[in-house]
Amino acid sequence: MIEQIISKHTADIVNNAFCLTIESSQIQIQKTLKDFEGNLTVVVFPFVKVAKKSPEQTAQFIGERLVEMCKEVSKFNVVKGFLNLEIDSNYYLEFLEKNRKNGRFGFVSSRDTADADISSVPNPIVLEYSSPNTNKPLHLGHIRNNLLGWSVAEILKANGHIVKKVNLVNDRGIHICKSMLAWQLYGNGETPENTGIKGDHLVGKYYVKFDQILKSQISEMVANGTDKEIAEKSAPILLEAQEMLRKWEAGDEQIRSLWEMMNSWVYAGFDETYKKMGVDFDKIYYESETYILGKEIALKGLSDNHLTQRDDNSVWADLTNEGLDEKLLLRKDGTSVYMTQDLGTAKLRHDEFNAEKMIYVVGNEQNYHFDVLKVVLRKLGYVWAGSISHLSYGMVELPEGKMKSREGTVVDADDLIESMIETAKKTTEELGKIDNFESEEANELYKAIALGALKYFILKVDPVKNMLFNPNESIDFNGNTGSFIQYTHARIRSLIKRSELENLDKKSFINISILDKEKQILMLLHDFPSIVKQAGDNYSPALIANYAFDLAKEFNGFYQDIPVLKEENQDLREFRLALSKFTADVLKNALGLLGITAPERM
RNA sequence: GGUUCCGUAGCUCAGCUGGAUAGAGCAACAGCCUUCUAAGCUGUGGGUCGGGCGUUCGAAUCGCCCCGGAAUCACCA
Repeated sequence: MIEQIISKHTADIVNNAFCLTIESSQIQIQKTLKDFEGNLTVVVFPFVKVAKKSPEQTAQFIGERLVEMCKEVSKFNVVKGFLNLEIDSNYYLEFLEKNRKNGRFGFVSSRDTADADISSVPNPIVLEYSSPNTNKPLHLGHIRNNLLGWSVAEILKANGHIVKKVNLVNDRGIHICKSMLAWQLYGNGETPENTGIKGDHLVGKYYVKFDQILKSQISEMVANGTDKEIAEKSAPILLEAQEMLRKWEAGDEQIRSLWEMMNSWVYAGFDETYKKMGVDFDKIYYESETYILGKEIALKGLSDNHLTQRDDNSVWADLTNEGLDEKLLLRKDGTSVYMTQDLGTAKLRHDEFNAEKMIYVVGNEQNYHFDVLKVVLRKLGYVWAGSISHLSYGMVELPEGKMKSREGTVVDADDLIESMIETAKKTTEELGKIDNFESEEANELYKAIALGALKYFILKVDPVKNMLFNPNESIDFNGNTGSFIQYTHARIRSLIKRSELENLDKKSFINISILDKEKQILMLLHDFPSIVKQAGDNYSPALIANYAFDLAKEFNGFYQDIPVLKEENQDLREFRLALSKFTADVLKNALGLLGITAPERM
């Protein structure tokens, strides 16, 4: 990497001249701002004091020596304490030579496990995402979760990790009983088959129905003089749902088979949505199978004196020394709570995969939960507690505020995807560029464009931030969008195809003089591996997304006016085609990390 | 009330391990379709980086204090 070469030389120069012991990693190097001449800039302010010279003189001094010592630096200029270096074109040309045939540029090469020592194979990273409830269909918030989870998994893989994607389905509890009960009472035997309604939507319909009935019962009770709070707790339909949950836990056969049937509808629906979004899992856990876990952990913690028991027999973790509150782990009747289950599933997962790291993609409303989870695990003596990280993401908000399922302001995932595809189709047809496509191919394209726009829209935003979605303004296909990057990629592919030079890769371009703008594109390409690394370290697909847009924009803006195919200098023409091809490959790789397909034509 | 997160152009967002004149897209305005593909390109206008104080040669970026907004503080999951 050019930055490392320069910082090493700079450190040598400075250390020799001023008797210092600066590490090369401490040298500040940045890209030169567009308005100045040069490609990279060394910030010399930090040495000014010891140099006992002005910033300009110090920079001049270092610059002169860098040009001498370092063949990659061809020229320099000084502005205040900024030493602007011009990097020799040959460096970038060589970089292009070396990498243009590497279809997986930016990705850590897959490990050769055949001859590798077994102990050198890394333990997997277990990444949990999605984790839906089975009582209603997925909405826009779930989309953010799913896309983030899937993309982060891809980014980690690109960085050489083995990743296991897991999903913990919340298939039991009062919420699904509500749907079951409402269906039992008002369903008239409706099924996905006889209604044509997608399974998760059908079950969701009865969840809404339950809520309506509950509300009307409550207001009726209040009208008859019952206190509102009491009514909310004792409405008949609610009591019935709670009774249903008790029966479920007791293993009542009828309830269990109803539960299985309705859950199976939901799973079929979810699978369809997952497939459409392009996400998948290596393993699915069901809470009905894991909700008992964790109890032994709590009991062991109690006997090891890490936990305390109160007079009513409930078991608590005292976290006040860690700045947190006390946390209940076992109720007085010995049953476990959410936290207890999560302790259990964490241990299960850690043991099962021998995980190096466990990442949970869960909304930021559970930040506190995960703080507690880690602290409790550490308190109980599990050294791997530190390997847990919570990939917390902000809510998707609507202009009116939070999405509320009860108020019907949720943006349904399936509806949104469908309408995106519809718009993509309409827009594409209007542009009329693909009239020669087979209908199958065209449909694939509409999907790729629609999903590309949606995924980019979601992923380009920093995960920690809440983001806004305005349903009235449909997601754009122009500007800073996935479609623009897809478009740029397709344009380049078409250019290459037109040139019929796909396989001309042996040529060396040394000694071609390249334009400054082309050098900027090369610098961006050059940065891709470190962007992938950074995105992995920060669990942030947003870094990749914004990078891909910058690259696409840079390329598109420049080559718009440069007739690549008409270039008369054959060497230059081939260089530009090679650069274009490399750019297309990197765009495709970047899009791939976001789960966005890069069509060859559009 | 305690804790955590967020606040950058009219709108949606980048930039944050301190560096030069804070950037994109949308929206507005003015141009550009014999070229690889106008889902595009070029240009113009638009900012007390929520406010204040501090650290520093230098602060959108770090620290403290305010002001706004969100989440959370359940024997719900």
